[in-house]
Amino acid sequence: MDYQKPKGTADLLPGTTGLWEKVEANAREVFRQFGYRGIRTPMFEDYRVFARNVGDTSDIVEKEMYDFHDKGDRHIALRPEGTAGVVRAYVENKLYGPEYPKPYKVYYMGPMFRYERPQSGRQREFHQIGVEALNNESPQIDVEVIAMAMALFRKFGVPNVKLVINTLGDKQVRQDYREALINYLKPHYDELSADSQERLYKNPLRVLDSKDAGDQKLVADAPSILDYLDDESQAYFDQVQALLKELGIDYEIDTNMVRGLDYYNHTIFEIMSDSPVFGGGYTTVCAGGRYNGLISQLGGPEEGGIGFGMGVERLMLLLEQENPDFAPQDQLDLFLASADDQGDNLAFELLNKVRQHGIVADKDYSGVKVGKQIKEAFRRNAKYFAVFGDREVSAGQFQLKNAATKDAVEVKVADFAADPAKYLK
RNA sequence: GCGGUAUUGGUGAAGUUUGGUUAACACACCGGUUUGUGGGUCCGGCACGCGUGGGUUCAAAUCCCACAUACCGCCCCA
Repeated sequence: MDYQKPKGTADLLPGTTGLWEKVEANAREVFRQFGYRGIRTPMFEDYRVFARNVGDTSDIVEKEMYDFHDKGDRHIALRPEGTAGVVRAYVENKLYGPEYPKPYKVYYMGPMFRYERPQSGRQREFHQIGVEALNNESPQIDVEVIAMAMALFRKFGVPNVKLVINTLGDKQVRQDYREALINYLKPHYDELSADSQERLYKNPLRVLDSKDAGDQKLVADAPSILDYLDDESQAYFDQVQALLKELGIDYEIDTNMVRGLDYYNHTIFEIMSDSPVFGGGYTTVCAGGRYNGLISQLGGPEEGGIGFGMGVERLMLLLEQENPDFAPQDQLDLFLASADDQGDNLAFELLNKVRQHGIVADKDYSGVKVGKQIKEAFRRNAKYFAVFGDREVSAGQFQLKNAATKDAVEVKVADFAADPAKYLK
């Protein structure tokens, strides 16, 4: 093997791309219904777009950023997530201007990059389908975004997923809660796991979702962020919940749910699956939340936004396990075989004509024996096949055979070319 | 970034413990199975090489080292 793909990347080959394309097409359809339009931003940005806004102390920036200096000595980072770049584009193009809709709703799909150790469902180059609703602050939009994410999973035929929500409050709430948490955990410092001891001052909220059993026991009695919400944050969270109930969307509240990215506040949510493909426990397939303050941080107006990102690789794993029939089947309407050169020419011409009628058709190009060609028709999953040789050329008609029923009908070449769909039921 | 397991044809793999020269078996594929028609049967073909590079040895897929990649756990996360 002379060359192999870079660590943590994947080749998506025909056979799986059909499924990817169907997922993307379905997502676009749902997004369009909800009034979202596509946006395509660069796959790399100035390092600071992510570093400053995703959060200097987040792991994504500290160790997972796929960054480098280009030939002009610009510090470049491959985008680790979609939101920061979209918000940058939103601000740079002044899409907050009075002539644009508010909220400004966009969706994107494409590769993201994180420099980390690959595992199943976790790569260095991976794909996200995401949306952002920019320049608004309304529980209705929060719930619309959540409802849309849930609608996607329904569309994909994997409804057995769980919606988990939480609120992080505003800046002040987070600060108060952070302090309270540190004060609670400090006396137990020696009982904490080594990882959590480190987290305590850097990002105490992270202690909350530690996998260490001892940590979990301590955390169980820790103060909840819900007790530190101010009236406004509480009211907002209450409204979001009321609207979710109104739409009949089931959810759980997990007050220990946190975010690796610093820009989140108020509503955050995750859609999780406990499908066996992910091993034990729940794995997040879609994560989103509100980020008031991010737009102004990037130089735009003091307005909020909310969005989510869905991990496509994880979705694919889920889909293959939970709804394998979703994958489109490769199928031909018609496959043409030929017995000799005359017939082959006729088959080639006929192929061209039926394709113009929108028929999905192919022929043999190898010139192998007729029997082999017919086997190829089956291999290609053709609904119908036909053999062409000098007999068909001189008679001006041929046998059209149904692969499944083995029925054969004599058809005039000219009639077939005029309206092939009539014969390919 | 830390710890562990693995890597043998197109595919699934046996063989690695006990180094010894036909790398088993199966699937797929290719050719044939007598004139131009069905997924079948039967016959035949298909790794001069065991992730890459070194080393030990009379001899290495098998032992040792390094590197690469994949997977699992941690960190973290989509």
